[in-house]
Amino acid sequence: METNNLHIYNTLSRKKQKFEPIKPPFVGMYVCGPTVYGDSHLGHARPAITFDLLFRYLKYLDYQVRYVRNITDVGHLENDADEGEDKIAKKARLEQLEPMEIAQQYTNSYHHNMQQLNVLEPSIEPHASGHILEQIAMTEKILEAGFAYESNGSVYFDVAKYSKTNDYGKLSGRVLEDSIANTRQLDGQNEKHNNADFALWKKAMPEHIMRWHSQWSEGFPGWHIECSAMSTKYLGEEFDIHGGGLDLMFPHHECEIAQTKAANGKDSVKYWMHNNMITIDGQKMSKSLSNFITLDQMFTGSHKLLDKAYSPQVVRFFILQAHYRSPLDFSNKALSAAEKGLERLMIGVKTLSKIKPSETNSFDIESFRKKCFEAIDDDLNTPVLIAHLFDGIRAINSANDGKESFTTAGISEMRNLFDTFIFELLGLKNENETNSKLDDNSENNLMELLLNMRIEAKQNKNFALSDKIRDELVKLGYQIKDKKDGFEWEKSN
RNA sequence: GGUCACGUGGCCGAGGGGCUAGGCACCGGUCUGCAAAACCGAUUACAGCGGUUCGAAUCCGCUCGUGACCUCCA
Repeated sequence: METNNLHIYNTLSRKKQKFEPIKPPFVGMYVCGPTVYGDSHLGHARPAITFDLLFRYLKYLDYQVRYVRNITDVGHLENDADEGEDKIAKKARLEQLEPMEIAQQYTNSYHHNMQQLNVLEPSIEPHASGHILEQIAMTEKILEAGFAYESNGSVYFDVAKYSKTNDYGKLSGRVLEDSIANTRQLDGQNEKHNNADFALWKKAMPEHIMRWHSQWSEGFPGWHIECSAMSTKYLGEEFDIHGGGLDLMFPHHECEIAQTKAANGKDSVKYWMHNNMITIDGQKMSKSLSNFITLDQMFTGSHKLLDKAYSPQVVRFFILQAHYRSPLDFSNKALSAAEKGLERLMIGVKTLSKIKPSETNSFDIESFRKKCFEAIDDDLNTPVLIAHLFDGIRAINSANDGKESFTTAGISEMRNLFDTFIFELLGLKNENETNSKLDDNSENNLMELLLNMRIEAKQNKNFALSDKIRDELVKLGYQIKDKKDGFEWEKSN
């Protein structure tokens, strides 16, 4: 086992801090999952992959990790004229389907997309709709503690009162007075004591389909309480890591902090982590701007901004080539650069098994190993990690050309490091290999046959024929590499 | 308007006071019948203007530009 030297950037302190679990060897981790009222898009892929990487690394470090990622299927407020209406309910009426049917449909497609991206399943994936009781119970606790009030069947969190004894805004760096001055007119604003107050329980309007019974009204839980209720239920009153997109920092996470503290009497989260956004032409990709590319569109190329399809692994690699706290701008150029880079990486890994062992190692494997761990330990710096991996690939390619050398032990060490970093931690997989498994043998035999014929043609100086065989195979998606003592071929996408 | 980020070579992206990633593209070379692949090499940077410093892409200030949050969002 590797000694834990992981440092992560904590939004609370605005600093990188050494990661030390509250109760080792256990680690509790909560990440805000998707709202399932639409297809998952590129933006959903980023937190999923970022925290998948963290999950994988923590497990690699031998922690017993419980990773909770919720499904929001209760819906949030609209921002258009349909004020107060539940988003899922709205779509349901339009399509004449049950709200839960829609939630289920999009949950399924989210799961499918995550699987394609090789994102591991979380330990627990709680649904907000399945935890209404817990949310009501937490709201009661907050009422009892005196940090909330009932108003016309709804319950609101009393931000002003809370902030007298607590630091409301400590996560986002926001000043309460500004929030009060700048809050938009939301439905039910006149029921609030204060503009900055937010709902814990909302009385349902007549058009509302999704509703549950409570002592206050027929209604639905407020838009932040689910995460507080479910994280407390599954990870306890104190846990290690809470993650999510940067756009959730305020108000969502700020409200979560306030609610949980009001209910439980203490701060619950030790490390807050936020991934940055994916932009498209420099602008945030989001539902409300309608400039998002769904993952299905990505994988099939069916979007007007896409020159071609990009495979799930290319998307994963593209995301990992930027640091999770930096914005990442989408473009075809960047995607196809990632595609080629990934191919180079994967072919390099294969080349490792072709190297002829030498007496000595000309490449400093130990320092390579160290640099890789330093990169991932430094707040999951995957771009630097990947840069180091490419240095390793270059050494391997050079060795294959006879310009570097590896011993038998050195080769297996390199293989271990690649297995660990590329496949186990970065979670990449070689798509070409898995695709061709089915017809592996016959395909192999055919290729051998054709390429041997090509060698014969070359020996007979029949270059017209040999070039024809090569060119036709290239058209069919194979890459032919001539070697001194024969040939190699790859299936390209 | 308020708050907070950011501006790096043709493109993407790290780094973060002197050592100056990596990928993709382009150019030259080796190899090849020719290619491809691989390897070697070259070129192109830190928005602008000031300041601090022996030294600034890196710190500070200002200007310009871009973005995020303040309202559902990953």
